[in-house]
Amino acid sequence: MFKRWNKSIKKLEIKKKTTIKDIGDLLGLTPSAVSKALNNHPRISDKTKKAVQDAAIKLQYQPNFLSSALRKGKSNMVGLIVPRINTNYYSSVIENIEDVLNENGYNVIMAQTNESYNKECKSIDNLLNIQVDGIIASIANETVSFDYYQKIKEKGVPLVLFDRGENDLDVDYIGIDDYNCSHLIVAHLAGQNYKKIAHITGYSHTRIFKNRIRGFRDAMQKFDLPIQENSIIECNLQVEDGRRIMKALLNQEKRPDAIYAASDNAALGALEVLLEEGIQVPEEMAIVGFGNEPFSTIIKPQISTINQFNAEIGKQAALAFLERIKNPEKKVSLNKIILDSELMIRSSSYRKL
Amino acid sequence: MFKRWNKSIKKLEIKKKTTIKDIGDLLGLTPSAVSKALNNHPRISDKTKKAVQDAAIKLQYQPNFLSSALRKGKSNMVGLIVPRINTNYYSSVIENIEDVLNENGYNVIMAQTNESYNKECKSIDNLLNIQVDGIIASIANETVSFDYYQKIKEKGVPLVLFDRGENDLDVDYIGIDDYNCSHLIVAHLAGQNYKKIAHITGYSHTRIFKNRIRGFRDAMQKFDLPIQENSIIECNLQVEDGRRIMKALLNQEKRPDAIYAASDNAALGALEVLLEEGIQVPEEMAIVGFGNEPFSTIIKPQISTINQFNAEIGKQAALAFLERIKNPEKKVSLNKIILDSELMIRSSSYRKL
DNA sequence: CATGTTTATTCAATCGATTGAACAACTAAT
DNA sequence: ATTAGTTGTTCAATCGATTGAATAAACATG
Repeated sequence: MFKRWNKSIKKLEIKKKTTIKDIGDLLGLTPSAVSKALNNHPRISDKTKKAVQDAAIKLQYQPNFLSSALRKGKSNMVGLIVPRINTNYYSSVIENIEDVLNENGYNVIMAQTNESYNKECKSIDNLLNIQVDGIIASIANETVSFDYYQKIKEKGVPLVLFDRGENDLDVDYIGIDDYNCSHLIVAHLAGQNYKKIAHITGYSHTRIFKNRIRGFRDAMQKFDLPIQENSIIECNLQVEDGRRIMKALLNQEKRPDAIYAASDNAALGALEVLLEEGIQVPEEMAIVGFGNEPFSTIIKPQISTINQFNAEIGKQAALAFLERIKNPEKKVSLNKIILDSELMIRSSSYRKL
Repeated sequence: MFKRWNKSIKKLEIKKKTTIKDIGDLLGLTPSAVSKALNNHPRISDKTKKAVQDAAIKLQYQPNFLSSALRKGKSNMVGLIVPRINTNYYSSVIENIEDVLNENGYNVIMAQTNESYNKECKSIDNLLNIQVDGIIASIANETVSFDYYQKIKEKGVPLVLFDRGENDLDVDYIGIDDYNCSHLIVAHLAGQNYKKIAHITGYSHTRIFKNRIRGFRDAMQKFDLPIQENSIIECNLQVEDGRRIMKALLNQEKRPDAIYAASDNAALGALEVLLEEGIQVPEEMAIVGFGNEPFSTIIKPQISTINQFNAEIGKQAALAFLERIKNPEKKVSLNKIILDSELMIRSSSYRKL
C-alpha cells in the first residue's frame, strides 16, 4: 500500500513540470513577480531575483516556450525549406544556418520539398501555422508559380532565399554569380584550346540555370566559339542524366570536345561514360562540373569544378534573416548578397597537367 | 490623404491574422462554437460546421499552432539530435524520419551536436523547453555520461535512439547487428585467404564500436586467425585518421594484409595511402569499409563495405516514436529493432575479381 | 505632519484555442 | 401539461508566461 502511494507520488513529480507559479508558491511571490525576476526586470529587487533564480534551479524550472511565444507573438523558430538535405551542398548550407541561428536563440524547423511544388506549398502553410518568425528557402525545381512565397511576404513573415531564388519575389537573396561562373569555365576551356563546348544544365525556368546558360552563351561568343546545335541540354542534373546525355552527345555527328555540366553529379555521369568508352579525359574531351562535391576529388581523373563556399552561403542566409528581424521597418534596401566562387582546375580539364 | 488611409488599411489587413474570434464575429457565433465546428465536434450542427468552414476559407484562417499546443499540452514537434547532418548516412536517415513524421502531422526540429557533449546537453534542454512531443537521437561521440538523456526520460518525453545507442538507457533503439557485421567481414576476408587483419574502429565506449570490436575478436578466433598486437586501433574514423593509421600500420614490423575499417571515410583514407605507396589492392592488401557511402563505388578500386539501409533506419525510428506516442502506457516492451545489413563485396577485397 | 518620490510587488488582462459544464430551445413521451 | 431527452450553443476556466497599470510600503522633503 505504502509502496504504491510512493510510486504514484513519484509519477506525479515526473509528469508535473514546474511553472513560475510553483516558484512563486515556494517563495510567497506571485507569478508575475517571478516572471519579472527571471526576465531581469529593473523594478525587481536583487534579493528577489537571486531567490527566484535559486528556486528555479532547485525546482528544475524550464520555461514553457509555447506560452511565452504565444504571449509575445514570437516563436523564435525559423522555417527552412530545401529541395532535399541529402546532398553535400544542402547539408553544408543547412548545417551552417542551424549553427548561426542556434547561437542567436533560434530553432530551425526543417522541411524538404523533394523538388515537388505541392509539398512546397504544404510546407509553407505548415510553417506559417507554427508561427515561425521567418523562412529561409531554396525553391523546388518544379516550382514555376510563386504565389505561396507571396503569401509568406503578405503575412509579413521575413523571407530569405538562397541558391534557387527568384528576382520577381523581391526578397533577400544569397547566391553566387552564376553568369560569371560560366565565363570562368568557358575562359578556362577556351584557354586550353577546347572549341566545341557542350553545356549540360538545369531547367532554364530556374534563375540560376538561366543565368548560367546566358553566361555560357555570352562567353562562347566572346571567345568566338560557335555554339553547336543541341549542345545546351536541360535536365535534372543527376548522375543518370549525365550518363544519358553524354551517350547522346557521343552519337552526335559533331561530337563536342568539352563538357560544362551544371552539377558535379551530371559531370560524374558523363565522365563515367567516357571512361567506359575508353575516351581519354582530358586529352580527347574535357569535363568541368559545378559545386565541388567531395567525390569530385575522389574519382580519377579529378573533376574540375566551381567551388561555392557552402558554409558561407549558409551563414549569410542566417545573418540576412537576423538582420531583417532586427530592422523590420527597413524594408527598402534588400540584401542581395552575391558571394565569391572559384574555379577549381583539376585533371579532368587540364591538358598540361 | 485617401491613398495613405488606404495603405494603412492594407497594412493592417496584412498584419492581422484571423482568429476563431473573427470567424465567430462574422457568423454571430462564439469562439468556442467555432472551435468545436472546426474540430468536428458532434454537438455542432452540420449547417454551422459548413458555414464556419466557408468563413475560414474566406478569411484565410490559419489556426494558431502555439495556442492550441499550449492548451492541449502537445506541440506536434519532434526533436532530432544528430552528430551532424553533413554525411550521407545521417542526411539519409533524417530525410526519412522527416518524411514519415510529416505524413503523420509532426514537425521536425533539428539539432546538431557536432559530436560535442556540451552542445548535446544544450540541445536537449532547448528541445525540452520547446515542449517537443518526443526526441529521436543519435548520441555524440564525446558523450560518456547519459544524465541528460535520463532527464528526457524523467520528464516523460518519449525517446528513441538510432545508430549510436546505449543499452543502459533502456529506451527504444533502431540499429543494425554490428557484432554480426564484423563476422560477415572477417568471414569474407578469411575466405579470400587474408590472415593478418587489422581493425580501424571508433571509440569503444560507444556501443556500436564496442560490438564491432567484440565481433571482430570473436570472428578472428572462430577462423583461427591470430589478432596482432596493435591491430585494433580506435579513432574518429575520418579520412585523415584512416591515412594516419594506415601509414603507421605500413611501418609496423608485421604488416597486415587486410584492413577492416569501421567507416568508409577511414577506408578511403587508408586506400589513398596504399595507392600512393604503390601497394596493390586487393592483391597485396584488402580493404573493407562500413556504411556504403556513395563515394565507395566511385573510387577505383571500389570499396567493399557494409550497406545499412539508411532509409529504413530513418523510417523505423520515426515509426518507433509514433508507436510510443500511441500507447504511452505500454512502457513495458521496448522496441529494439535490429535491421538487416549486407556486405557489398567489391574489388577492394575480392582477389578473384 | 502632509506630500511627493522611489522601490518592490501585486492585479488583471492578454495571447488564441480548447473543453467540460451549463443552459436554452425544441421534440418526444407519459 | 409535465417530465425526460436531444440538440446546438454559450459560459467560463484553462494552458503558462508576459506586461502595463495599480497599489503599497519605505523614505525623503518642505
